[in-house]
Amino acid sequence: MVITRFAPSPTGYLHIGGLRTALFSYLWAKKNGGKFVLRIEDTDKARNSDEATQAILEAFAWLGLEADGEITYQSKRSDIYAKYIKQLLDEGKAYKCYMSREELDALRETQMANKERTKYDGRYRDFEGTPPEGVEPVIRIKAPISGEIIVHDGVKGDVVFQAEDILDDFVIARADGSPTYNFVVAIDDALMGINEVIRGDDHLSNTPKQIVVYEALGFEIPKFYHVPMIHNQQGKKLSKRDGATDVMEYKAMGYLPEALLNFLVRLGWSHGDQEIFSMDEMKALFDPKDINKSASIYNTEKLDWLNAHYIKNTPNDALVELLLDFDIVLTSHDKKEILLDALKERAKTLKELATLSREVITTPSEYDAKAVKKAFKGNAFEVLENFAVKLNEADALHLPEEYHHIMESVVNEMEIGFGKIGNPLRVALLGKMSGPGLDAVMAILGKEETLLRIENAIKANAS
RNA sequence: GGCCCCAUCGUCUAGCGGUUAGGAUCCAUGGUUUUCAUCCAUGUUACAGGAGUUCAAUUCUCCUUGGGGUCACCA
Repeated sequence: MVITRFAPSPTGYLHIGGLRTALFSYLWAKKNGGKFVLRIEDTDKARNSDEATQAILEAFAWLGLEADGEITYQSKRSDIYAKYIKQLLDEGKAYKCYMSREELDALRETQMANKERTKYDGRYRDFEGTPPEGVEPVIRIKAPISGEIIVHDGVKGDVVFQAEDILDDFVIARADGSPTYNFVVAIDDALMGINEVIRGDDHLSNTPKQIVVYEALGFEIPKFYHVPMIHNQQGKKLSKRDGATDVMEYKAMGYLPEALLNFLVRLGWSHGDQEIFSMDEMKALFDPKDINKSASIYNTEKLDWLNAHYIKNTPNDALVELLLDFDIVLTSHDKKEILLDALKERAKTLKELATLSREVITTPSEYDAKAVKKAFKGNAFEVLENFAVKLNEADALHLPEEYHHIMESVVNEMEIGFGKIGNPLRVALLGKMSGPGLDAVMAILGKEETLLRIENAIKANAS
């Protein structure tokens, strides 16, 4: 069974890049009928917070990504790590290093001055004497000093590292006894049965270290997929400084989960020419072998397009619910179907949809000067008044077509073009030159409100 | 700097030795529309450079250049 994982450290909100690897992991597990588990890497007490964990969970919930089973917290697994540290010590695969920080810094400086690569020199690797006083030792693992470490990567292919180039006896437990990242990651992944690791390729150079741990402990090495980074417009790794990297910000901006997910799945991954993927399609079609090798630049133009697409295809009753977050309450509006049908084609975000709705529902308090100049010329007021008279005489009106017929009769009787009534009427009703179809607008407003707005407009602009 | 990764339209990408290098987005133009938007149609724009291998390279190899990542008692 395929078991994948997402293992964030709770230092802040869920990042758009993290979400993408989480999505890939989730999809790959689901496609294989496997499991997708969540592990919180909260070993750095200083930087972690519960709020961050909650934020990640909140984002997952919004997007409909659900982790299988219990959430694992590294902070609760100290005993396990301690056990393996002891095991490695007992087996002679790890050792205590009494080098002080000052000594280590000095060593690094010399190496840098000599333009050598900075690495621990292994001075305590086979130390048998009496340890120096007053130094709490760290524990280092005995890493291979020569030979190759090959990462069989599902995205990059086989990546070969020379042990002498990149490895030294790295620290697996700090002076205070707490284990370090590369050590616990390998243990947790192994113990949790993770056999397919999909993560950012910034971890690729960590992987040899983790392989050292796997091998020292006799664990089976998982399949790795290192997915390329998402870059900002400057071509650098996307970071918090680039703005709008918090997943929940997208909710606030009025993006739909399915749009964001669809956008993200297509960043660095593709399936032929297909652009639109439902969650079910993603689950059926996703395969990490189709992940690109190169980084992609974060650019939201396509996200807007996708979001517009999904808004158009969202049922009105669902939109009514979603608009509640944007202070638009249409729940009991009798013309909400007409309203949303007319507006959802023109909104790129829910926020825009809310604004558009507000512009229709609210009686205009002012009129765009340019629109007034353009629309209220010639006999425009006469046209509007003729229209108002006919509208007033009409029986109960409901459908857009019924309003359209009245417009038509005015146009015919006065022998004018449709623009002669359309433009002034639009400005009268909406206060500006653009907007949804007038038939629909009037049907939404109803006869009384329509008449009121026409009257207001004439009063305000006929001088 | 050492090590590692990467390189097709502005952007997201298809391509897996022989294609007029395809799609999407963006942009422009036209059509539809009483307006705007939607929608439809059309158009502009790409294989980083240089050597090989081959009858044939965007595709395979090497080099150069460019970009990125990573080098902690952080994760």
